[in-house]
Amino acid sequence: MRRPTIADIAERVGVSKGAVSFALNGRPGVGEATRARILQVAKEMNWRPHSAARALGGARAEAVGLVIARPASTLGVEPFFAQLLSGLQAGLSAQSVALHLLIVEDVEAETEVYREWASAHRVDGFVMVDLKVRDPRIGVLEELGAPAVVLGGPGGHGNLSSVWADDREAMLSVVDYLAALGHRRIAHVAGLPEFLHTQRRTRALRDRAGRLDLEEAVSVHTDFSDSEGAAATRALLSRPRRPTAIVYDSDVMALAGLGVAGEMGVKVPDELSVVAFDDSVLTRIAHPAISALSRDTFAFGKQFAEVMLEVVAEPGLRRDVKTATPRLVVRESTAPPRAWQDD
Amino acid sequence: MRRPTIADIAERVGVSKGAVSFALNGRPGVGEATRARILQVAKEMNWRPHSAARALGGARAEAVGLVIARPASTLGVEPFFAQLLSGLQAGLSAQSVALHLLIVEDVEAETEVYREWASAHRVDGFVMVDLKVRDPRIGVLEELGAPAVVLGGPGGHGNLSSVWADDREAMLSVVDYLAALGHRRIAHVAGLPEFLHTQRRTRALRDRAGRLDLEEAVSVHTDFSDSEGAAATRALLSRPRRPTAIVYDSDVMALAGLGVAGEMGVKVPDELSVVAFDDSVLTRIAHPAISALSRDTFAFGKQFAEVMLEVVAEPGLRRDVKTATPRLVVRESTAPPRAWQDD
DNA sequence: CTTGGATGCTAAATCGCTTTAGTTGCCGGA
DNA sequence: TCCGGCAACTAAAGCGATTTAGCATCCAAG
Repeated sequence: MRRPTIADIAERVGVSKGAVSFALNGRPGVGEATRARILQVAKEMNWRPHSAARALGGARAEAVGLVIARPASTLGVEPFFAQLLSGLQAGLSAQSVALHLLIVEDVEAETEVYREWASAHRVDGFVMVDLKVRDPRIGVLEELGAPAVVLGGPGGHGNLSSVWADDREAMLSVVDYLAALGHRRIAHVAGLPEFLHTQRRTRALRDRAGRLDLEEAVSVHTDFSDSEGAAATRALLSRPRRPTAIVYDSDVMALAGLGVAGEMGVKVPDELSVVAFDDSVLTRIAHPAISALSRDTFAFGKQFAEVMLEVVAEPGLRRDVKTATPRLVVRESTAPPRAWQDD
Repeated sequence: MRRPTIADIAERVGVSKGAVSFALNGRPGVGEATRARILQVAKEMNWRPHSAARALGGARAEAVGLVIARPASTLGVEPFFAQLLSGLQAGLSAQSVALHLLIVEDVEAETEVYREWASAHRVDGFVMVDLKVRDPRIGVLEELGAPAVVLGGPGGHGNLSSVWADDREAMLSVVDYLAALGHRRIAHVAGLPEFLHTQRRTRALRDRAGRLDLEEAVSVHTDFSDSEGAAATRALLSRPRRPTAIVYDSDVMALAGLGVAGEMGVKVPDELSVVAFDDSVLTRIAHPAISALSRDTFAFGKQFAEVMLEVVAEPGLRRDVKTATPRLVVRESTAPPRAWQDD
């Protein structure tokens, strides 16, 4: 037996398709008695709307799109991302909005998918992550006119809405903390230089280091992987005058760095202090536990979802939401440098 | 300027819509010259297919559905799930198939979503996780006739395809290992009793314990959360004759159990051996590192995706794929029980 | 010189639903 | 009594593609 359509219902009840459509969508145009009868028959026949047919008419897709240009494996590896995703889902599913997810090779493919999904009205809006410096996706999303919310900012997201945390402020607090402990050679194992948040953090470190007149404050770039995090750590610790503190742009890299320090016989926190951007179970159970910039990532995702839903509900709305600045949670991986100058 | 449709292209080229459709889909019915002209104009006009319109005609949705009846937070907390999801994505995105994801309250809502998505042809197939004993979703998916692949088995998945690992075999290997170390009181902090894999593991433990004539082999049930895992551990360790080894049904719970043991002054592995089902970075960096049943979850997800794509490509196909049995990786959390009988 | 079958194309139906423009019938007010 | 207006409903036109039936045209075989 074929899927019932409104035509079937109409025939059975003895009214027109239009009447059935009105009744099923709770809009005026049918009498109460007829409406009740239609609803009952629809239920009996086990009718369900055909979203494609609706979409053709321009209705909501009840889904938002998330396209990610990263190796798939990072999704499972990065607690931050996993947490974010679950928060996002939590917020969206409260309104029964699905997440349409696709992983692609690069940013070009990503924008192409934006065009496809937008023009096919497959999703009601887009979630954009990994905001880059002069990000080409911004222009595309603006041009498409589809509701979109950018993770990252402030700035760099054109006319699109965005949700962000203050990376600069967070980095400053870490540098101040380390400087107060007596550190004067601080290194920063950063992410990809094209990421806006990497740039903001790098700048913040440099600015504050200048003001505090620190001896050294380098940022080295990685691809966020644990292997590059480890390699960067190895290189930093092999320097003749090695840093006494390293700030990592993710918990995964901090953990890798901790491992390298152990291998090289560099004691944490006595000879090296370690701080991680992004907090998670990883930093908590590491040994020693890693001091980290912490925020409620799940809540962050949820908040993001709420902004997304608002923007979808009211196209043209532009929101620019600053969320709580990550707060430094001090654990066992940070301490005053052992030797005051040389090691 | 409106989105161009094939009608626009047809008009511009001076042919019929049908010809345009043929040309764009690479099927016979148009001459080479015309085809080339049409493709060129389509490109110029920046045309893209409207998936909703295609879907109305019964075409592929290029997406598979995943509906999860769990609290959203577990997605971010369980490394297994995160890894699985990323593997799944990796496999699907290789064919540009998106994942349509929704979290719901309970299994009833889940089946309702199956009905909606299936009848609206929103997705080409379903991924079903968390297989339960006498799972009501199986019947629904069979009835809907939509391609579906079940994570879990063997058995319990009706006529649907499935991908699974041998939980029984895995549990047996753990029990054998612990017994060989000299353990005679083994506890099992299990998951929800309605999960099929929980049942299989529980049975395996009981069976082998009987054959090995162990003194004790209890399974206690939890909801997989770290808090219930901790509570269960506390209860087990408070018994007058407490177990000398505990097998946890997840890495998250094992980690929680490790914490409880520490609090209670029970030394691991001297006074208590700990084994985790599911391996991840958590078990590796825990202190002591936790012996765990390990498998490549990312690869598992990828394999799952491949089966899914096969089943979608050839409806009616039924695949029942057994993947590699998780192998016990011995780390620091297991050792012979310190005192031979009492502690 | 005719016939048959490709080939290249068009016109129109179809998918399931929404929406607009009518149409009918009834009621109340002048 | 007649008209205006409203409520209830119908018919039909899209929405953007696919697909089928059919129509010329042309070429080759008989």
